[in-house]
Amino acid sequence: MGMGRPREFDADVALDQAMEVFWRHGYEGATIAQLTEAMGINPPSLYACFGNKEGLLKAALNRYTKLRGVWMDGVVAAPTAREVAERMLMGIAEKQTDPANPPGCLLVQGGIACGTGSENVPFELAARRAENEDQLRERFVRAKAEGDLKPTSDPAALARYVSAVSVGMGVMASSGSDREALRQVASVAVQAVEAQSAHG
Amino acid sequence: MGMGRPREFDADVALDQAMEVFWRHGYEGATIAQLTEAMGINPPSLYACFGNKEGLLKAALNRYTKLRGVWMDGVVAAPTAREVAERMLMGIAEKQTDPANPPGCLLVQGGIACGTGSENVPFELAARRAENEDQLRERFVRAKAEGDLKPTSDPAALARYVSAVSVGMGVMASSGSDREALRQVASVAVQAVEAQSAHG
DNA sequence: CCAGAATTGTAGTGTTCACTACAGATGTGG
DNA sequence: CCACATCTGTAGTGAACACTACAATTCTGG
Repeated sequence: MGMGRPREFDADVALDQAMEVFWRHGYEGATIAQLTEAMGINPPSLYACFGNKEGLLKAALNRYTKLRGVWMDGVVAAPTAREVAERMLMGIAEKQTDPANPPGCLLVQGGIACGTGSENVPFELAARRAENEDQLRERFVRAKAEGDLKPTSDPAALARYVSAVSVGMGVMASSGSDREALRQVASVAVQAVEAQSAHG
Repeated sequence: MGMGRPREFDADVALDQAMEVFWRHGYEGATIAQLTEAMGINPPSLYACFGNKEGLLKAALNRYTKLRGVWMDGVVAAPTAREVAERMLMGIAEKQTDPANPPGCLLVQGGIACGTGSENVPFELAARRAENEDQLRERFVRAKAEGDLKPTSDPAALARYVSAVSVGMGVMASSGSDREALRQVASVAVQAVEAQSAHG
C-alpha cells in the first residue's frame, strides 16, 4: 500500500508565517484567507495538516514556546536573581521591538479576550505564559536557598511580578512604545528585585 | 416643526451594558446581537444613537475613562510618590478582581490586536491608557520637585513603569489570577518606586 | 504498471457578521 | 388636528467568515 502524495510545503516554515499573522492580528482578527496566503498554501492543505484554525494556533504556539524556552534557559542561567530579572526584562525590551517580528509578544497579542466559540484561546495563551513564570519561580526559589534573595522574600511573588511586567511591556510595544521606553520600564522594574536581594 | 419621537432608553444605562460586553469579549469578539440584547434595544436604535460599532465603543470608553479619571484624582492625591504607586496598584488589584465587573481592565480587554478594518481600535485604547500615564507622570514630576523622589529619578520612566505593571495585572486578572496574586505583584512593584524615593 | 493512499487546487457550502430599508408609532410646533 | 421629525420593531441586505466536496495529481508497495 502506498503512502500517498507527499506534502509539498514545509510545515515549520508555514507555521512561522502563520505565527506572524496571529501575532499581528490576534486569533480572531486573523482570517483563514490571510493565513493561507501567508503560508503559501490553500485551505484544504491547512485543514489536512492542522485540523482547524485553533489547531493551527496551537501548533504555532508550540513552535513559539519551544524557541522561547531555549532563550529562557539562558535567562535563568544568570548568576543572581537580580541579573535574571535584568536579562529577562532587557531581553524582552529588545525582542518585543525587533523589526523582524510584529511588536509585542505572541502570547499576549494572540488574544486576551475572545468571542463566543473561542473562549479557551485566552486560557491557552495564559497556560503558555505560566510556563515561563514557573521557570522564573524555580530560579528564584534557588536564589533564596542560596542566600542570594532575602530570607523574607517570596520567590513566587517575584516570579509573578516579573511575568506581569513582561506582559505589560508587550502591550506597550504593540501600541507603539519604542525600545528605549521599554528599556526604561525594565530598568525601573529590576529595582524591585534588587530590593529583595541580600546585599553584600 | 416637531422634535420627533423621544428616545425610549437611557443612553448611559445602555452604555454601561455595552461596556460590560466589550470588556468581556473584546471589540471584535462582541457582536451587535450581544450588544443590542444587553442594552435592551434593537439595532436601528443603536445605529441612530452611536453611528456604528466603533462609535459605540468610543462612547463606552468615554464613560469608562470619566469614572476612572475621578478615581485617579484620588490616587494622585496621595502625599508621596510611593503612596501614589501603592494606592494605584493596590486599588487596581481590587478593581480588576471586583465580581461586579468582568475581570481585568476594559482598556486592555477591549482589544490589543485587531483584524483588518479595526486596526485603530488598539490605538484608541492605548490613547486612553496614555491619559492615565500622563496623570502619573505629572504627579511624579511634582514629587521630584518636592524632594520626595531622588534628584536622579526619572518621573516619566516611573509613570511608564507603573502603567505597564497595571496593564500586566489586568491581563493576569482576565486569565484567572485572584486578588491575592495581584496584591503580591503590586506589593513587589511598589518597591521599585520606593527605591527611587528620597529616604528620611 | 497497477492499486491504494494521501495531498493539491478549484469552487463552493451554510452560517454569521455589521448594518439598513421600511413602515408604523410617538412626540412637537403651528 | 395636521405637517413634520425622530424613534422603534420587523425583517431583511450583501459581504465575509470558517470550513469542505470533489476530482485531478503524485507518491509508495507489490
